[in-house]
Amino acid sequence: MLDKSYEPQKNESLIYKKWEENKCFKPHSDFDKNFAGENYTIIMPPPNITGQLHIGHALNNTTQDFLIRYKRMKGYNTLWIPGTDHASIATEVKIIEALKKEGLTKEMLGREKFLERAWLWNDKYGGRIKTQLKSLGCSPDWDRCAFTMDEQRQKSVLHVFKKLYDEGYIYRGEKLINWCPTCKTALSDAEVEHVDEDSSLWYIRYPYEDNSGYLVVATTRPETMFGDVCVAVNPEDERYKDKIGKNVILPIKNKKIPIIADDYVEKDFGTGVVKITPAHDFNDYEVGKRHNFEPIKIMNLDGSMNEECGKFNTLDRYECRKKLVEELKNLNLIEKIEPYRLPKATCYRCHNAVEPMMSKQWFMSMQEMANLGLDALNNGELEIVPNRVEKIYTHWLENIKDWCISRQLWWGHRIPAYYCKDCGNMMVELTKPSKCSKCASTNIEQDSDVLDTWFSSALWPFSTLGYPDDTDDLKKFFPTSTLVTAQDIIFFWVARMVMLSKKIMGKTPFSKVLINGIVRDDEGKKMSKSSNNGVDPIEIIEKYGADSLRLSLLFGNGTGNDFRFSEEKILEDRKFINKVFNSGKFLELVLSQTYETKLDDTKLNIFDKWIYTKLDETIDEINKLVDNLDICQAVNKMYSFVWDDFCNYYLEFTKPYVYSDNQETRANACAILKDVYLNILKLLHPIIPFITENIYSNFTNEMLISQSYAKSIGTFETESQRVEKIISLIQKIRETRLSYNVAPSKKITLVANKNNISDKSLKTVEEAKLVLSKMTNIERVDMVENINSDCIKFVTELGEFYFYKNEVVDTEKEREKINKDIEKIVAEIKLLETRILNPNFVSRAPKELVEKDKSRYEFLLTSKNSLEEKLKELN
RNA sequence: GGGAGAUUAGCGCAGUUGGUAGAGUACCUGCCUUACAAGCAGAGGGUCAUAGGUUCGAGUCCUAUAUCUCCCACCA
Repeated sequence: MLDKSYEPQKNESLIYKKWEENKCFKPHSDFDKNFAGENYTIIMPPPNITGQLHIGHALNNTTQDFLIRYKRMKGYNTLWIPGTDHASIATEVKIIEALKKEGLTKEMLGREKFLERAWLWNDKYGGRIKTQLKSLGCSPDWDRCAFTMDEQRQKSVLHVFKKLYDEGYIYRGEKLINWCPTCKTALSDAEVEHVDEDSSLWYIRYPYEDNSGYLVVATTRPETMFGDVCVAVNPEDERYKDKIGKNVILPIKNKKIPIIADDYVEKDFGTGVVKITPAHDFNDYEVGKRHNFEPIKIMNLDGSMNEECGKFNTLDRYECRKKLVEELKNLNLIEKIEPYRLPKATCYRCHNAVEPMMSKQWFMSMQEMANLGLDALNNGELEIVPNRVEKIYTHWLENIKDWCISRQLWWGHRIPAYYCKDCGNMMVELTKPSKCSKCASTNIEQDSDVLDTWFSSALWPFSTLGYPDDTDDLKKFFPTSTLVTAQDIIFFWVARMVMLSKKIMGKTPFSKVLINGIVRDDEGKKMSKSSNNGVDPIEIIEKYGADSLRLSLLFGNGTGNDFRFSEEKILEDRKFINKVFNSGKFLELVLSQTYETKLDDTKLNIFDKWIYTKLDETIDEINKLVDNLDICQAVNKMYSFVWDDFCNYYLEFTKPYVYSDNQETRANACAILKDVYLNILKLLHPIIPFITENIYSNFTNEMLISQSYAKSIGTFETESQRVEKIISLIQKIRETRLSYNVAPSKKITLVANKNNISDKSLKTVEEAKLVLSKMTNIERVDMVENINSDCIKFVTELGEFYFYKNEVVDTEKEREKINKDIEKIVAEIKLLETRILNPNFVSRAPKELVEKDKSRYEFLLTSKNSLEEKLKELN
């Protein structure tokens, strides 16, 4: 028995348990090695263990679950691999915050104890994420759940690192890198965010060596002048042409530095003179390299100045700036200070300023990798939906620089490089060497750095399948099929997965990438932890059920478009689920009033044939739409099929049969109704799995999740068209009744002219009699020889029909109505005339279209004539 | 500075090869008709941001402009 009303909270967790117990989420091939279905694999973007999932994750995972459930029912050998990400820097920041509340720092704890904390953190939050995914109804294979730091994934990381190191793609060197003085670690370019900030442009006088005046330098960072190695001008700049090669005196330091020429300098900006500080600016680094200057480091890793800065030593860089500018002013070396807005580089995790610093780090050489990534797209091995995102991907790869992969953090994959403390030899090995390969010393220490968290993420498509081991999963499920993810991690993650999969596995890791839009709150702001407008999916699920949330996320949201989340939308969409539930109640009711019989497809009436035709069309369209990853439209199709075709029409059509006095008719009609309804449950299962499973179990002993997808008996063109005509007749009768203000409860007579109606139409009306009386309150259909003025006429696609005037009356209303109708028709006629009277249209437009317009035109003309006649009669 | 997206009914949105503007919700009218008032049946409501262009025909293609949003970026 179904519940009295739809109560999601009652059943969802029980249903989920049942699925899990019956191993419904596992690929068929786990049970049947010879399973013939094509493989369909999705790897879940592993959520960070930093906290809990938000609505954006819910959207992302609902989309994946939709695809997996759909493909599973379509007979594919489906595998969805879940997992979580250790999120090195993000998690470490969180743990440090938590420690701070206890009055602790990570140094006080020490590396080992700190890592213990981190693992505890993972237990807590990783676990919570899994619970959330389960509440949402996600159906990944939990037995294959992966964590970027678990044993197998550590193994993958070690192997890839060593392989790339051995092949020369990974190297160690001292270069200018982005350094976060707050997190005290190196960052990759992708981890730096630019925020516009109000600052100043300082014009500083650098005296010429020969005391012949000043050269004025404009800078946004005066404090870096201690690291200046030269000043640069554009070689074409007439103002300074004769100064090139001369020297200026670097103020305060009183150091002689040369004036050089470099194309990099823009004549029109500032004074056209740039101070060059290679150790603390990326452009300057390049300029310095071109002109063979040794970078001079002037800052410590905590952002304070070093001994190069004389009395400013140990001052924080911003403090130093203040004092330095003061001093320069006193020395009359500041020409002017202009307000200036500049993009400030900040850390994507702690949001504090990032400093370019010279540092010894590990890098991955990216040029060749980037080409692999670009090839994947250009060869058609990879498609990104929506396509416009492909440009973002391409642009990034085309401008890529070597990837700084080492981080001065503790939580992460420790770099497998070992140093001999005696001879300084470096070894990269899978396990710690027992002695130095050069001097045989046993005094060996591992590199203390860990890898960028995105290094392990980049291996996800094959690490989750068991790489480097030669596993069955890897052979069977790699490359995967569809990746569903968000736009903001295209660089961090998607591009790197493509590159490394191609490099390591020789294949593009997935053929399609579906990019979800951003989830916004009901005011249109991006949902994020920092703006504190995030919504916990669990809260919504507890209130409205997981199905309601899922439907709301998938319904009415264009592919890749941003999505505005609101509880109101859930309330609106939830009505659909209620509708599905209630139609199930109806089926239950009628089944209880008859004996059960098998579906006999020789006993289909025209209405049955119509609904099967509609079902067939719907399934076909959904198929195409899902293949194009247009889930929004697919859900739309399901929605209107279920609500409009099935609930509004078919259920009414079939009522005379399921309530028939003839027991056999009843039983047959019920069998058909049941079949159609169960197909609807199959259709909807990927969107709203819980309720459909719940209802399905009420009617069968099987589990819906494991059924094959909806399938129609077939398409019945002629019958279907006849029913379409009946529907338009019904609409016309309803409309006409209403326009004459006939009370809905009043039974009236439908009249047709024997001499003026085709046999076909007559037959159709005959078949529709029962339905018409039920749906339009027509008591009987009169066939008359002659129509007199006691009747009012209306035109339908089945021909002309009439009502008896004395049953509907009210001439004034009628006149109004007719005039209005004529107005409408005339407007449409005019529109059509602009086409069919246009020789260009007739000659150039497709023939079918011209024909269609012409016949429509004829129809409108006769309709208009008959209305005008009627009007005359009234007058 | 560069790039992308958005602009369609009061509201939040859909509209995939150019062919008479769509659903939901709200509002209005009438119905508690034995699945469902979280419902049913109807009605109204749109120069598809603006200006040009291509075309027999443009919400859809092209070119500008405006407003909003996002991404990228080292002009010191």
